[in-house]
Amino acid sequence: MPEKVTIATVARHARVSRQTVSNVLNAPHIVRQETRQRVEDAITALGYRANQAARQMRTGRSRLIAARIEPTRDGINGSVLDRFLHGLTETADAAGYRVLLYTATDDEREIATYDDLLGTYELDAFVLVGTKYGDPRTAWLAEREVPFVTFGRPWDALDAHPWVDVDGAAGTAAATRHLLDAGHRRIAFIGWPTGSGVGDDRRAGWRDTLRAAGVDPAGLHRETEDGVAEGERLTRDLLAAETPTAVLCASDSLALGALQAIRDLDPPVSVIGFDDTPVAAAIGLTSVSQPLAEAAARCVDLLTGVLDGNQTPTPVLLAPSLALRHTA
Amino acid sequence: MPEKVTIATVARHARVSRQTVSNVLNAPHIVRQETRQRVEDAITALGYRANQAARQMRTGRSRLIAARIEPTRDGINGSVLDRFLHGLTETADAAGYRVLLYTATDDEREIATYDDLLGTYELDAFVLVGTKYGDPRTAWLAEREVPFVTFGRPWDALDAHPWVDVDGAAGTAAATRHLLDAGHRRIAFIGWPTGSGVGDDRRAGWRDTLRAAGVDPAGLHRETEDGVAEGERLTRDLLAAETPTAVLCASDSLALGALQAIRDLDPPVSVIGFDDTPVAAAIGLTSVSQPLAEAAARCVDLLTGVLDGNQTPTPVLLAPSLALRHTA
DNA sequence: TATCCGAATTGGATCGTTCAAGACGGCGAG
DNA sequence: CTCGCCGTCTTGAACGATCCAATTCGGATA
Repeated sequence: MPEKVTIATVARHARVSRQTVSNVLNAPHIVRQETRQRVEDAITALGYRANQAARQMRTGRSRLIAARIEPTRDGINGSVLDRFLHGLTETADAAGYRVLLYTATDDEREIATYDDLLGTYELDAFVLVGTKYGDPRTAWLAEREVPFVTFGRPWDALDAHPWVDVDGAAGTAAATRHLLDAGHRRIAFIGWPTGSGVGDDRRAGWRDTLRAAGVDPAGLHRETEDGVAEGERLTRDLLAAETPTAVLCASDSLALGALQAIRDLDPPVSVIGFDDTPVAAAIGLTSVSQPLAEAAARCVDLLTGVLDGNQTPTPVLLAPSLALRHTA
Repeated sequence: MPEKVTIATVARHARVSRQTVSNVLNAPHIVRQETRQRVEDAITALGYRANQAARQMRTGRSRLIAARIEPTRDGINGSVLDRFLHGLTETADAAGYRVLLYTATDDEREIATYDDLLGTYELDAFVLVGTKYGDPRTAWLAEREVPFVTFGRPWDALDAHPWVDVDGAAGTAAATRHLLDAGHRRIAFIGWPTGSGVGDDRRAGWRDTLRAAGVDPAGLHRETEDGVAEGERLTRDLLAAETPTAVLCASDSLALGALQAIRDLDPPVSVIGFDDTPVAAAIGLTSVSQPLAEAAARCVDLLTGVLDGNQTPTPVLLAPSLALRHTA
């Protein structure tokens, strides 16, 4: 049974005091080069690792950040969260942080979970995915001065807290331009009901780009809750009323429905989705792709900025790209 | 600024010693009813929560379990992990544990991560998703007597360690019976190359069921790496050589390819996939569905069995179900 | 040679909890 | 009446790290 290696073991082995070992770890510059080397050798020789619990008790910092894993609503869009979480775990790891998962069924329970996590584990920060108008969660966290970042901008006030987001309007704009370049004029849009920040943003990119190209978008859009069946229904509706030659959708779910509706049409109708989910890749659907790994990385950057330094972090807006496949 | 509430604060408030408060939390039966009530009232009145770091330092237990989040290989199958992780987080939470994420690109790095996590965070247990013949990870963990459970049985020796798995053979058998009942006789199977435990298991369920029904499976199967394109290629190959009336696949990816291949055929060819991914749900693909939430729950059960009690846990094999949609 | 200075190092206290051992009062048995 | 035991509660120590104040040491200066 190998005895547990503590900071005292290292100190004895390197013939210095505990404090010197601690300094090598936390403030290397104040230790003489030669001494530091001896300590570092001892650390590797013994395989010493600082006990996080003991460190946390003294410093009050856990090097733990929490992220929510959702109940896989749609599932198609669940993969966005999945990829984001993977990126988050990877980048956080590189920065010396670990990701702790939690779930909650509603805002109230989520806030109770924050309270619990902060009380028992002394979490350093939270990463929230998705925000809405008047989000009670961000208000709660901000009030208690708990560090957090959101993936998704705060739609109420852009300077409310640090955030990272993907420019949805730029994504739909790029998709619309791509269709315009291919000769399309009657480009329809299927999105979500007005009032969701994300949905309105994506619609705006399409609308503004059409207008800039001299095309009147009036009548060429429909709104609905997300879902494959809804996408199919509204596409049939659009086809009958407006004869579009291309359909741009606010999500891959909607686009999948659109594909069912335009199947076997001649001449073919182009379809573009949003999120570049595995489904899109699998069936060859052109889709707007979010740089999720980078978004996660920037979230970690912002958090470490708040936690380690004391700089005021500036929001990050990332540009999506268009994953071209054979539906457009 | 509300002062930090520690066990001493509670003790003072309830006019007992620290240890008595600790006993109320950890061994309520040795505290007199009246005293216990007074302490519990103080706890709720003050909003006390035990500091996990301090507790961990004394007991050596962190109430943290680690799970790996993978780099979303296929993406389609990534959603299986996603749903499993959600279930794990939820059940672990109910049992008083939290889930910590980690990633690793290969077995060696994964083992290094175990070492790191155990050294710095003193993790209580690991949950591994997927195992293979001669898995070095399980060997490493077992050697050091680190508690762990795998989702996926150990293909070398079934009693090597606690595990939870879904009976893949039962799933493909049910799918095959469903097709037989519908009048099909020439039921083909597209699976993975021999040698993977999971793949061989799923193939066996199909083969044995056909034989039991008096159908010779010879020639009716193909093997390939996973992927939509491969599924399409092999289905075309099968259609040309063997004229099957139904195709059963080892994954939804393969089934998606099969659907592309059989499109527009008359009479239609039935297709069934495996995993019941969101893609299957979205496009109406009949698929074998794994009870992921339950699998996660049973993993937590096994772990708490090992951690809290000292019972020897027995492996769990769960039955999948068939999600009937319109492709079969 | 004595004094001083700052860099480097040391020992002790501390974070919040649980463990080990002991104190206290009441009760039944000898 | 005294002893020992049991149930109940209290006290001091320990977990492993960091913070703080004090001390050592080498070298430069007076």
